[in-house]
Amino acid sequence: MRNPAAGLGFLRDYNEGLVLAIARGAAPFDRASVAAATGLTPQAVSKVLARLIKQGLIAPCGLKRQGAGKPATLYELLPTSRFAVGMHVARRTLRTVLTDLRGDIATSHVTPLPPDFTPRDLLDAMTGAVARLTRDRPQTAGRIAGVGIGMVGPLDHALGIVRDAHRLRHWHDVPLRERAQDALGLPVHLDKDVTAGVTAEAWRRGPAFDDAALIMVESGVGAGLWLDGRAHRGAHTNAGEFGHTVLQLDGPRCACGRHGCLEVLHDLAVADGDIPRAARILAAGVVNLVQAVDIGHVVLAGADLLQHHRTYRAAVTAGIETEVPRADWLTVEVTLSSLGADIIAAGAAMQILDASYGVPSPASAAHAAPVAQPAP
Amino acid sequence: MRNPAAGLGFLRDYNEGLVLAIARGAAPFDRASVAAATGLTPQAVSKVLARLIKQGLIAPCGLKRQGAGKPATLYELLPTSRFAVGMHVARRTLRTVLTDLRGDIATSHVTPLPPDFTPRDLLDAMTGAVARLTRDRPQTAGRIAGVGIGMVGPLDHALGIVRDAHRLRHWHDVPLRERAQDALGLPVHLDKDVTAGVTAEAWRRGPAFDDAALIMVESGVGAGLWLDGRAHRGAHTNAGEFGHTVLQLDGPRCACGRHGCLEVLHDLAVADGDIPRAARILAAGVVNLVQAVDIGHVVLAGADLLQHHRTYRAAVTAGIETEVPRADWLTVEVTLSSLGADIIAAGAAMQILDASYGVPSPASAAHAAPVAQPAP
DNA sequence: GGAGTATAGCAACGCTGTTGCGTAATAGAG
DNA sequence: CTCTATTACGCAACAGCGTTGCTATACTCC
Repeated sequence: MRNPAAGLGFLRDYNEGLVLAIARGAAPFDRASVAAATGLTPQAVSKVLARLIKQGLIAPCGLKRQGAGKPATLYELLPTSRFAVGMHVARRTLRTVLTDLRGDIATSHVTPLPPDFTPRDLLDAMTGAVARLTRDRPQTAGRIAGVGIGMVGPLDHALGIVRDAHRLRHWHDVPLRERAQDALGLPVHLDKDVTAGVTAEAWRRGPAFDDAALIMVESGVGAGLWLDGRAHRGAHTNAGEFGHTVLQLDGPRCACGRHGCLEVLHDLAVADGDIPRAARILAAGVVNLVQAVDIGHVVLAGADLLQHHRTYRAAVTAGIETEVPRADWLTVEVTLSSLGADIIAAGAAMQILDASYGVPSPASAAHAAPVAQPAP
Repeated sequence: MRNPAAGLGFLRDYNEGLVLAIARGAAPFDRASVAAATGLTPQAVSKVLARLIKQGLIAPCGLKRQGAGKPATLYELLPTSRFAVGMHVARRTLRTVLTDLRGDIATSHVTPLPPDFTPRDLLDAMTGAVARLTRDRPQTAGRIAGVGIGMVGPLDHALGIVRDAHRLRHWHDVPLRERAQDALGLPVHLDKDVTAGVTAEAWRRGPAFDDAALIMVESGVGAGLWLDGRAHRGAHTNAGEFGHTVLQLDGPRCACGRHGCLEVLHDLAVADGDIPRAARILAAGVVNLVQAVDIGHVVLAGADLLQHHRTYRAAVTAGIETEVPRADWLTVEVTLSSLGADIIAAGAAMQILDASYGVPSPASAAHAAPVAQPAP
């Protein structure tokens, strides 16, 4: 159903997500500030808070004295009331992280994958990783909301099918989400690595974080997009093939068939040992993206980039400052990924959190994942 | 307020928008099909339809016999129950169109603007155009939902301020929306021309139309983006500066300061009289956009493009078919603008319709424009 | 200790979509 | 023509959302 109707349940989930987003912020909060931020009446805030307390997601944590009158009750998120597992499927490794409700990483570890691994190999590694996790962390029992998987595309996020994982045989039209769901007994989300990565940034920055591009350089160049307050996946859930945008019409031929792709130019510069040139090429692509889509936040990530992060960051910042027509109202923030090598796996976990505890849209509410029951 | 709360009013408007979107489709419809398409219960559909009938937006139009049982009542949109005015502010002209609720153009005409016109000049032309419209079409009295204005950026859609209209003096930080609203006595929307244009396509194609790029070549090259079912304006409402994305890193210097922008390469080819080359350059940029953002529909528009529409369309189609890694699930539709030269003005009008009669999102519902009262 | 003030919650309410069920309108069988 | 099966559709009662009106509570200040 393309445009599902909204009922009272949507209202409840939406406003709960709104309040929970405020709770995810660093500081304890009181009812009045929630009412001011959301426009809900104080009475409605009370009801929402009562529901969240009942679910074990938040708890009172003190009083706030502010001159005359009864002191306001302060509330805080209980970050360990829910967890999510995130997995980053790379070419030779499976990285598994456990994050709490706030998006902080509780554990992170890497399992090797056999060369040219099959779906069966991957599922075995996944079940092993989850088994180890629940064994080492018994307090997560019954509190894991689901498992997110981030890997290279092309894949179909909506159907949970890997179309053709780049550079991997055995990976054509594999219904990975369904098979993982059966193997793990938990709700599973499947998404492109870069989209998962940008979700990590967005979830941690809170609901006011409206748009970002996660530029990732790691065996290929991709861009995860967060637009208008949600992940942008595109018409065929294939957005982010940023490395195969052309920067030099008469440039060298790329593996993808086009000439002068960002990726081929970038990789040639790297092969020459000329990292500054590689960085400038990437920067030119980022400026293109900023011009066409109007991005306010650029986040740099990926092993190959972070190795030379000063050079890349300087080049991107310089590119934006000198090449975008300047105006005081046109500001772009350039930062490094706050989670380093864990960002993809952590983002995959946060896609689970976002689906269950984020601010839903009417369309997403229809496919909402079932939520694990908390331990009583 | 960044993330406003949702109440019952949002629910009502959302579901009404959903049903109205079905009504906008060509054919008459019955209750059962609405229930199937939205997931609402038949009883809820009855209530929504009753509200829409009371507002004069739809009316029963017949019966549908289908074998046994009581025949179903058919309903249809009353296209002339509401109108919207759209204006396209170009460098020397003001184009004004009147559209009905379905998005069909009722009238269209062009007023010259003085060279290097001032805000006062423009407001005078606008009031004149609206006065002529209401005089010539008395049946629109009390049924005009508002006035949409599309013009070149940069401008701030949210604040309704023109930042710096390209190639126009007298246009720095002009609060055009507010001044037009005062002058015309109607709600006013201000947006970039390309964003207005893509809204025209989206409104006419219905709510299943999820994403599109309107590529416009007309004294500059821009792209209006419709992503995830709504207009994408970007972090600073400045998205669509597609003409200033670089396709040739060492190319000729562009007026914007960068080298090898799509626009400068394209315009040089046009100056050489080499339209096929110009079209191939544009196509390369479109493929970049498809790769990075994953667009499913490309719509070509703009006077300079439509003049050679066969060449441009062939080049863009060829570019997508040969340069995007092919797969049967990756399809991009390339079409010409269905409204020709009126597309920007018509789209500006449809932004008004979309705000009042479209499917709202919780965020947009908070700033919803006041709606003109229908004639009883 | 009393006055003033801000928080918090109970109870009633309005409005949404939902459910249960009765009524109307048709086609087809006898 | 009469009866039955079938489909459409609305009235009435209901559950659940945020809202409103009001009262109880707990603090500071005088």
